[in-house]
Amino acid sequence: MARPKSTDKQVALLKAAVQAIASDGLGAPTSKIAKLAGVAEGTLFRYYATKDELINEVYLYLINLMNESIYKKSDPSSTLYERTEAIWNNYIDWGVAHPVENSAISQLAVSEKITAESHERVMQLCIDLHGKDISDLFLTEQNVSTFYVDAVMNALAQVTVNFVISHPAEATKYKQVGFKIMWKGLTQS
Amino acid sequence: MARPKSTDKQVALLKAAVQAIASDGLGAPTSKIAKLAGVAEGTLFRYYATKDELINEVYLYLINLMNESIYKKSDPSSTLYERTEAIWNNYIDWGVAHPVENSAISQLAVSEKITAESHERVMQLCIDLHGKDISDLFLTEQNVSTFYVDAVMNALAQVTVNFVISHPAEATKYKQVGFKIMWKGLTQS
DNA sequence: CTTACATGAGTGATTGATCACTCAGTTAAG
DNA sequence: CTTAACTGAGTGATCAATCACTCATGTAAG
Repeated sequence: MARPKSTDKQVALLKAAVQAIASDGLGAPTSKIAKLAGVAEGTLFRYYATKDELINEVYLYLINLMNESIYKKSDPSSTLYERTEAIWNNYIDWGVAHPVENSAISQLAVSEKITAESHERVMQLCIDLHGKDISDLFLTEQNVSTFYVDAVMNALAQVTVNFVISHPAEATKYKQVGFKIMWKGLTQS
Repeated sequence: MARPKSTDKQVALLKAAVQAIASDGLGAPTSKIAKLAGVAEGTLFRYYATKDELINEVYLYLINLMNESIYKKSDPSSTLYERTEAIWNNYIDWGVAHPVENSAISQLAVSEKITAESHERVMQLCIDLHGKDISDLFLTEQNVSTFYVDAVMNALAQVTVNFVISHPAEATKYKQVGFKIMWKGLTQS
């Protein structure tokens, strides 16, 4: 074997792309991404054959990163309400604490460069992580799709994150209000 | 006076930009927009000094267009529940019936090319149209911002539109489910 | 009314900048 | 040594924006 590829550089490129997308949108030039990662532009294309491939990898990377922070092992004696609220709070906190990553995710999620396969993988990951709770306990008698419920939760959380970022003084209040809206909306009355 | 500018062309450019953005994203070339509008590329820049200016005008145009369809005069004897449900259904129906416009709005809403002023104008428009209902009757005792409630409603409607577009067979069901989630979430329990 | 003139809308080839991606030469890990 | 990672100047394509020019329209002098 000759020189191996470096995981450090692979990750540095992902992180750099997140920064660049947050500040310049998806039009961020590969030259800038490479510079931020501390490698030559050519190296970028050794790790990711095309810019689109890089963008899709960035999307999956960010979703995984976020899910790791959101989904922590919970006290088995806790109620569903408590467990759901903990995940909700982790979600909002993560978004507020990582505005750059949050901005990048928002833009990637609606981009036409994200392939159907990437969307599929993200959906599957979310369902794997908290689909059981959702499908077992929310609206199941109405036979509502887990995908829909998950999308609703994400949308409400996203709105709350953006609101809290622009109104930091009322962060605690809107975190609570947002959770109550979600809970009341999604559970049986 | 010389030849006056044509409102027809101005509107044709806006409509063409919507098409182009829906199919190519915000990277849609001005040459394509001009071609779709049936004018020369140079003419585009007589009506809109820069591409960014055009993009902002497209955003305001779409929001106005959508609001016109959503907000129709309602029976004064109707209840708040009935009135709100009617607006909700109009919103979902409009999004489903206008997937191109809907796609363009989704992309424009998170673009960094939309100025703070444009966002401000859109918010103000929404508040002007249905802010009274919202602030008078939802969660007012908790002193929750009308902006937040409006953002929540928009997010829920957007999720529902996208879900209905990809699951047309269950359109009626998810329209109803979506409305119930919103109503239960936002009204006093 | 007629006609010369003034104005600015309309055009599309051109320009200069930028970008994604390549490749020949260089470096370093095994 | 061998081999593949690494580099960054180079390339061709693309794009936003410009510009010199045409022509439709409105104005006013005779």
